[in-house]
Order: sequence, then C-alpha cells, then structure tokens
Amino acid sequence: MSRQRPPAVWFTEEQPRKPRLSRERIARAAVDLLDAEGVTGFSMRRLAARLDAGVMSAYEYVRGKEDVLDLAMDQVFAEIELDDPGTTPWRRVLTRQLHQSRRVMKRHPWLPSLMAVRPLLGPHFLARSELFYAALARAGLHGPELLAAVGTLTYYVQGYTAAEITWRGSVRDSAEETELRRQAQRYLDQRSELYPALTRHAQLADDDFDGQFQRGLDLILDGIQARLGHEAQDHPGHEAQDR
Amino acid sequence: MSRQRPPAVWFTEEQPRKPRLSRERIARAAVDLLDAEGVTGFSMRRLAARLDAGVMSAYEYVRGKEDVLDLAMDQVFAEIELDDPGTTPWRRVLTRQLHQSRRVMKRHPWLPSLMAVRPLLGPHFLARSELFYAALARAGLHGPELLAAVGTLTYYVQGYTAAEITWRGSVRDSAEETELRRQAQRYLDQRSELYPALTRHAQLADDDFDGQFQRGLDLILDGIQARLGHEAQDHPGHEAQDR
DNA sequence: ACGGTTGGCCGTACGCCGTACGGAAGGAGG
DNA sequence: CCTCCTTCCGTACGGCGTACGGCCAACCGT
Repeated sequence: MSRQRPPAVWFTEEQPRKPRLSRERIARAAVDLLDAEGVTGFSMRRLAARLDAGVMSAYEYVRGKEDVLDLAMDQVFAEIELDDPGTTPWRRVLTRQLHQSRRVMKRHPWLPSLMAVRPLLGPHFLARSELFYAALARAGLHGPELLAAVGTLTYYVQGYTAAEITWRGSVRDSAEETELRRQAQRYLDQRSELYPALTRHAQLADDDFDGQFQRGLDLILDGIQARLGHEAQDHPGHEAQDR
Repeated sequence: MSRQRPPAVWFTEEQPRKPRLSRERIARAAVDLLDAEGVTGFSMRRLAARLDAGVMSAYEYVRGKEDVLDLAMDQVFAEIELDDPGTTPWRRVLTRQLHQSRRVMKRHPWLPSLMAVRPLLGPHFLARSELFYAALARAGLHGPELLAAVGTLTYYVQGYTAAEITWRGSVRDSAEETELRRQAQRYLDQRSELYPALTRHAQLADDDFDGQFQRGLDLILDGIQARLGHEAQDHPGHEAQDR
C-alpha cells in the first residue's frame, strides 16, 4: 500500500507520531471481537481488521495470539468492581464478588474456557485475588487453609460458570439450547437403569442456575466458616442473595 | 494411491471386510496423540497419519474434530475405576474418586481445559457422575442440595487440576516451569504494596499440590456434612489421604 | 455366474489460519 | 544532511478443517 500526502491539515491526526496501537487498544478490540465471534471466531487477522491495521501490526506490542488472549482476559476482569472490604462481613464480601465474577463471565462467555487453559497474572485478576485473600485473612484464616479456601472459591465460580455457559449453548441461540437439552434428557431416560440415581435426581429441565450457584457457594462458605473455630463472628446462617 | 495385489495370503488381514476404523480406534488414537503432542499439536491430519489412514477417513465415523475430542475425553474417563459404593462411607468414596479423577487428569493434561469448553455426556463420564449422585443420595442429600453438592465437587476437581497443570507448565518441562515461577514471584514481590495479603500468604514456591487439594476437598466435604443434619453418621474429622 | 448396489475409504482442493522475514516511512538525534 | 530507531505492514510459507466426488471391494438379487 502506498500513502498519499493529505491535501489539508484537517485530514490528519494532530499528533501523528503517537503510535496508533497500544496494548490497551489491542485488548479492547480483542474483547469486542471475542464477544462478537466467540473464541473460535477469533483470529489475529480479524483483530487487525477491527483495528484498521495490517495483519502484522499488533505483533509490535505482543508476542503472538496467546498474549492477546491474556490481555483480553485481564481486560475483562477490570469490569468487576472491587468493594472495600473494610468493615463488611467476609461472607457478604465474598458472596458479592463471586456473583459479580459470574455475571462478568456470562457477559463474556469465552472467559472461563480460556482461563482453564492459561494461568492469569494480569493486574486486574490479581486485584480480585488480593481481595479474596484480604477478606479471608481478616476473617481469621491463615497459611495453607487460606490458600485452599481461595483456590476452592476461584475454581468453583470458574467451573460452575463454564458448565452453565456450555449447557446454555454459548448463550446466544436459545432454540438450539432447548433442543440439546431435550435430546440429552431423552438419551438419559433411555438409559435410566444404567444411571438410576442420576436420572432420578438430575432433571436437566430445571434451569434455576442462580439458586444452584448460591447453594453450592453456601456449601463452601459453610465449610470455611467451620474452619474459623466456633466463635461464629458473623451470623452463621445462609445469607440473602445480595447483589 | 494405487493398491498392489498382495503376493501371498500372509500379507493380508484375515477378515478384510471388517472396517479398519471404528469410533473406539479413533478415540484411542486421539488420546495417544493428545498425550504426545498436547491440545495444540492435535490435528485431524496427524490423527489420520497415526491411524495409517487417509486425511478424510475418520469423517465416516465422526462429524468433525469436536466429535473426536468428545470421544477422547470420555475414553479417558474409562481409566477411572469406580468402586462399588455399597457399604463404604460416603466421604471415603468421594475422596477416593476425586483423587483418582485428579490423577487421571494429570496423566492427560489436556483433559481439564477441554472439559471446560464442551459439555460431556459420554457413558464413562456419566458413570462417574452416577456414582457421585448415588453416594450422596445414600448419605441423605436430596433435590437441589444434591445437585449443588455434585456440581461443586465436579467443578472443584476440574478447576483445581486445570490450574495445577497450567502452573506446572504442561508437566513436561520442569526447567521452564521453575523459571516461570521464579519470574512470577519476582513480579509479585515488586508489587507487594499493591497486593499485600496476596504476597504475604501465597508463596508460589510452595508446591504441596497434594495437600492443598486435600484441604480444599475437606472444606467442601465438611460443608456437605453440615447439610446432613447433625447425626454425624460418618466420623466427622478429616480423613487419611486414602489413595 | 454376474451386474448393480453399497459402504468404507480417501485424493484433491478451497479458504482459512499464525507468524517469520524483511523492508518502507518518517521523526529524532547528531 | 545523514543515520538510526520506532512503527507499521506486504508477502509468503506451511499447516489447518473439511466439502466434494470418485474408487474399489464385497455383498445381494437374480
């Protein structure tokens, strides 16, 4: 491509030497592209097109596709608003954070599957982890117990939401989703003597994902609470949904 | 390619009309290939080569790459030996199954990341789920509580092992792994005032993954146990590693 | 015995993909 | 004015998933 000299001032940017691209711009464009086309529809070429740039331009800022995906993941974690754990009881803090995480993942359905494949060290992800550690340390957990608790919560929200997303067939097509569920239910019914407990208790038609998520979360939080010694510094029962 | 007529009986198979390929053979070859080359090194063409078949031969048995991956995943779940839950206490059953699941996933490090991306309905995976449901139903859990408990356990082992695998740098290269950990530690230390609780409590050098896994598991199991009413039908404390 | 059918196999080709390489453009520094 | 350095990106290479259609051996009906 050859460039023409523009015929008037108005047709150029005011600070032409400022680089057109940046990690920030790349990350934002990647998130947009992933939201629009899903993880299978993402490619460096499409990303370049979205940036109005050449196929190889982004490679000045990034070592390759994987770097871009890392940037996109952390970019999304910036959407989680971290409340100050100052005085709030730890159960409330964690419940709110985890519901927010789940909501963000559902807004960007490609996130949990990518997280399963690459370790994440971006600043926004670390900030969320920091909040978890702080809240639970303040509650009285330390050392290996603390590590285990944070890990369990992190993996739970990630795993649960990943499963929820794949079950709902990538969220967008509800017709195909219910068809898949119908077929799966029939498949299970035909084999009900092979999997008796499963067919009796797991009705796929039930899509109370919110309640389900909260219940599993309470399970873990109760387990944590039991570790804190029995002084019961917060109210011990389940909590209102609080989001 | 043109085929020669073989010059003696010995050079042909005895039942030539039996199809050379089958879903079973494809699944096994896929597992081998994934073990050898990882998920990024897997391709339909390499699979065909491993099967001594043409590039398109497998497509008689399978609709595409995704089907092959589904088959491979379920194939691997066949490696988990399911013990009869008959009389064993539920905590012991679940602990054993989950440790086995983790071991199998570490033997096939591509498994957890694929599971995060596609729902699994294969017979072997369902059999494991059936065992979970049966054990917990027998323990006294029902309805939504049961669903939540099974989900939590499933996502925990999947999420934990996925993270463990990515942290250990796909298991094979230990030098690169420790280098990554060293750099990550340095990165965190430089930002220790941004993430105080995290840097204080999460020392990445500690690689007691087994203990960590068990601890998180106990957290969940305790939460489940609390749901069972307080008759404490099994011994309530933590359990020996039992694997 | 034999022609037609069919099921398993796969060669070829198309349009994508990630990215290595080297070069152009143009401001910065001397 | 010359040189360097940053940014951008055209081209090209090897590999990918799979649609399409043809080939061949075994089987079936007669």
